Amino acid sequence: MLDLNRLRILAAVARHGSVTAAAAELHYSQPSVSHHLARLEAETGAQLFQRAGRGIRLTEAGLVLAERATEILGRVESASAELDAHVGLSAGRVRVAVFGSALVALMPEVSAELASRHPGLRLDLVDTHPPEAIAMLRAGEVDVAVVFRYDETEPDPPGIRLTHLLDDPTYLLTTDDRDTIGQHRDDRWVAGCVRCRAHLVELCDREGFEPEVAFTTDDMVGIQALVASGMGVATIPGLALRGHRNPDVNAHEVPGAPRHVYAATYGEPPDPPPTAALLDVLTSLA
Amino acid sequence: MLDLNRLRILAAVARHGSVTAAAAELHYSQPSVSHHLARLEAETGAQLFQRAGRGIRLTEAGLVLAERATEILGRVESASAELDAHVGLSAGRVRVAVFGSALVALMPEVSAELASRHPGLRLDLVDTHPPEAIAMLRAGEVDVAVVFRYDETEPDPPGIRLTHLLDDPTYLLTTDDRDTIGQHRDDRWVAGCVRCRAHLVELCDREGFEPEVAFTTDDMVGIQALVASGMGVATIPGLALRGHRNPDVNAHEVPGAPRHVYAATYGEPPDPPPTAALLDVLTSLA
DNA sequence: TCAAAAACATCGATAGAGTTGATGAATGCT
DNA sequence: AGCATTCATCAACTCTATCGATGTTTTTGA
Repeated sequence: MLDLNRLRILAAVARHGSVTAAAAELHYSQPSVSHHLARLEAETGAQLFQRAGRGIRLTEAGLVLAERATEILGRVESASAELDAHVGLSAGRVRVAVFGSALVALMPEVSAELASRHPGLRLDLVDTHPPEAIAMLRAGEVDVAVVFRYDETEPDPPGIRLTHLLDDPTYLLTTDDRDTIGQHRDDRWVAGCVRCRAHLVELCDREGFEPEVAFTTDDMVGIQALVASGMGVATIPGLALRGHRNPDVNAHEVPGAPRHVYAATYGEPPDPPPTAALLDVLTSLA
Repeated sequence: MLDLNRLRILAAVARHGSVTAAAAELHYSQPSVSHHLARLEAETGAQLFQRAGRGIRLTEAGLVLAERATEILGRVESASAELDAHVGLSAGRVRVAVFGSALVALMPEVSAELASRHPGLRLDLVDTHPPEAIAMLRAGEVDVAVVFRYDETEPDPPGIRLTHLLDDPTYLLTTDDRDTIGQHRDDRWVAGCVRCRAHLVELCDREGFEPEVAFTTDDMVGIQALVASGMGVATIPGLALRGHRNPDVNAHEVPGAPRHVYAATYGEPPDPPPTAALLDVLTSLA
């Protein structure tokens, strides 16, 4: 395999038509350049040079190789520059899996902030529930997963690093002024996704009753509409209210029942620069 | 400056997604590959990898660089192949400066033979008198000069290597049967180029007279036509008669007055392969 | 739950390549 | 003829690359 250094030396010799001049340009000693040329000839098995008078002259083969060498060196140079752009975060990409309500409530400003801090850094988003988000993280399909859990004491998923972003309060949605869960033990309930439903059941359990769930839907706008129409009451995360707030329902914060939101990453620290940049923005905005 | 070996290793790791597999493909030990990757990261200053589970994963920057590396390696490969083609003489070029009569008498078969031995090897010809041919050789404008001299004892031009090709007999052109120069001491003469004219003068001097030169022309066809028309007699090189032979003139060989024809090369041996190939053909055909 | 296997990083030793300064040979200019 | 320039060769030193052995972490299988 050819050596880039030798090709660079060859190109310099071809440019200057002289070993000494090439050595001066590359800050090498003259014998070093001479040696490299000899090695290059031996390695390629081709005759590249010929002594002519007190100088040397490139053969046809030498000229051809020098030309190719110049092209190749240019490519290497440009690859190097491209890489520098990535280091400086003026290029690159972060792929993020986010759960629905955080997507609408958080990501617009995150995206704007990221774009202003690092123009050229691309942000790809996927709307995914936490378990699938973690799976995608493991599979390398995303770099960051924004996930939540209600129970802070449950163990971190193995191999995953969690960065706490915010505690999202839970709100009770009603059409009247009864602002605690216990006051609605005899009402019908509207529940959200599997995890939110499990959370609801646990909250009710604290008050000593089991809720009668009349409707189940993932759609946060739908939940509010159902409550507004008098179909029942519901609990809903605060982030969901940031995205859409139905004026016909009353929202009362349920104390001591926050949803914990995290940014999850996979792989050993340090994080790749694009990932680290996104985490910075997430923690500063949350 | 990036190192080709490291880029090749990076590309292999990107292909296999594993250090161990890449090491196996490249016939390296695993620690060696690991070390190279670490050096590559340090040299570029970019984070290219991240440990993930029991394997490693390339970052965005690493993937980009691996892609560029593949392109670059392809270029190097193709340059290497191109060079091999030159070594095998299936490509390349020989530039030759030839004097007129050798051009028409010798070069057609030389060209054909060269093409059959080395298809793809290009032959460029320039019609030049010997002094200019030598100058072009020195200047690197041609690789070989086909030249002649009458006086074998004159020193070789400095720095030039001469390979003897053939001795070209001189012929006396007349319209009658007087077949020696001495018999034409009172006739008028037609002379060729400067060197041929000097040679003619010397031949006559051996016979003890100075020729009366009535016409001078470089054109070998013209010389024969002038002689045929009775304007005078002439001496002409054998090679010139090979190219064109006027049926109305008689040609008598002048013994002991051959023109010596050489292939001249410049620079230290060994000659570049294309040059050597042409010399082979020249010596075998002459 | 525990043990074995797999994958990568680190360490120490050795062989090889690269670099330099000095010297020699050949060429071209004055 | 003498001198300056240019490139090749040589010997010595420094640095890098490579390998095998070892340690650490993760994953898989019993």
